[in-house]
Amino acid sequence: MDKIKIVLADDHQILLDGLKSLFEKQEAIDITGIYNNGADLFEGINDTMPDIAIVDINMPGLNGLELTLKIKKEFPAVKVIVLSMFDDIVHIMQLIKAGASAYLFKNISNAKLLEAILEVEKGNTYFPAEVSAKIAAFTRSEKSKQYEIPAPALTSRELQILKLIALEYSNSKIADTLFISERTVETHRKNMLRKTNHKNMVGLLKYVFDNHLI
Amino acid sequence: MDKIKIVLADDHQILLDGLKSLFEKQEAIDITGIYNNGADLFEGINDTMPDIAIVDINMPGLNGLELTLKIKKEFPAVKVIVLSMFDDIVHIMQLIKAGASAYLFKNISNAKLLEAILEVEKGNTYFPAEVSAKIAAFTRSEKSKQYEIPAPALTSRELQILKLIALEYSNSKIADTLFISERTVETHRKNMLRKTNHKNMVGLLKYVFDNHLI
DNA sequence: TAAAAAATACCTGAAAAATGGTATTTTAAT
DNA sequence: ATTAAAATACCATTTTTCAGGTATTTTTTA
Repeated sequence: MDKIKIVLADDHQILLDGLKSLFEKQEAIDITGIYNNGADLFEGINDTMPDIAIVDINMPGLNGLELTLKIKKEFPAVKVIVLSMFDDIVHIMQLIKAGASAYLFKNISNAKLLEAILEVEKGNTYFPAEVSAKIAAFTRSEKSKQYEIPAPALTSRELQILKLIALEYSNSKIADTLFISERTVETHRKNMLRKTNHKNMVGLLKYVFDNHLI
Repeated sequence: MDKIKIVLADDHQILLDGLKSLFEKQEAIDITGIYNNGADLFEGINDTMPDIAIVDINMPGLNGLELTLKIKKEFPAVKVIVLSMFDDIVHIMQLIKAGASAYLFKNISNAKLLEAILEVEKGNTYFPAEVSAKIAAFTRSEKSKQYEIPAPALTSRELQILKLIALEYSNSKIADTLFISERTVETHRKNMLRKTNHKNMVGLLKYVFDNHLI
């Protein structure tokens, strides 16, 4: 049987070392590339020819989501396992949609990580209980509440205004800053609250921070 | 020469593995304990008799700050090296005040980690450039702006109310929830804004989220 | 080149939050 | 036992935000 060829990308050196020493003990696994960022992994992919790419979600430059999208577009046969420190549904859904085969938290045990690799290698997906629970809860709430916020759906102009609001700018100050009318700012505010189903900016900002959207 | 005795606490198994394999290669270092949380490390400290404790800042139960405070109170000879994913000044200052000898980000290289261990073992402190820069910038801004917010200084009651505000509770609803008067809620709000120097709750909440205070 | 989406702008009234006070009681620390 | 800090409460005024519209222009996408 061929060994499972794996490439790694993570900007945490210690964590890479941990993975390396774990996989070196495994007969069935062959590490063909280790990188500190997503761009390098992607560039090397023609040489490393991996079966599986294990990628951090939070890397400088090309991050885990962008990397996954590029990999699945150019090399759809390469499976992607995401290692994440974020447990929010927005990230989870984004990566699943991007084509990740597994979404694991970094506090996963070695045994489960190997389990995930074997599952993914077979062509299956692997989502630990915590992640499945989040997905299930999200699906339920979406159905029952008629929500439609998988994508945060904020436009770039809205995000721009949101950032100023977060900096404690009043509507009139925002209007002055962006050279638009105060009425327009009010409208953007209103639209953001409506489309994200929030009562006020404090709640919206919390949502945005919780989901690392800014 | 005696080996440097080190204990580790981190809830990320992969990272622990990385540290373990790194230290096992080092002649001068002896790992006397590995734990997945702070409480276990503290309990074992009489048996492990470490020179240095390397602790994660973000652990379930007893977190890095609490652990550091307890260690420095009960076993002041034990040096603490903090491994953190947070680069905010509030955490840095808190840990320094708690008596940590080094504050390192998790993307540190192996070489620098070993460097830090040797420095700390000698009784010195070790703060990488990024951290020093933050401390310096903070010190400067503090002096120039007459600010006095090193400690966020929010009381537990205030934090409790802040969390409800973040959940979009109105003052009257908070009052009902906590069985206090709406006036009291207003006062708490006012006090929080005053002591943190913010214009409104959106700004305060941003500060709180940025600094992982909730 | 239509059609859809985003950005612009105005209005009114209601609700909520912020400002700037004062003041008492309770709890924690010295 | 005293002090200091925290939690409680009230009030009047101003400012800001929210909710509910409608409507035009610009930009993007199919």
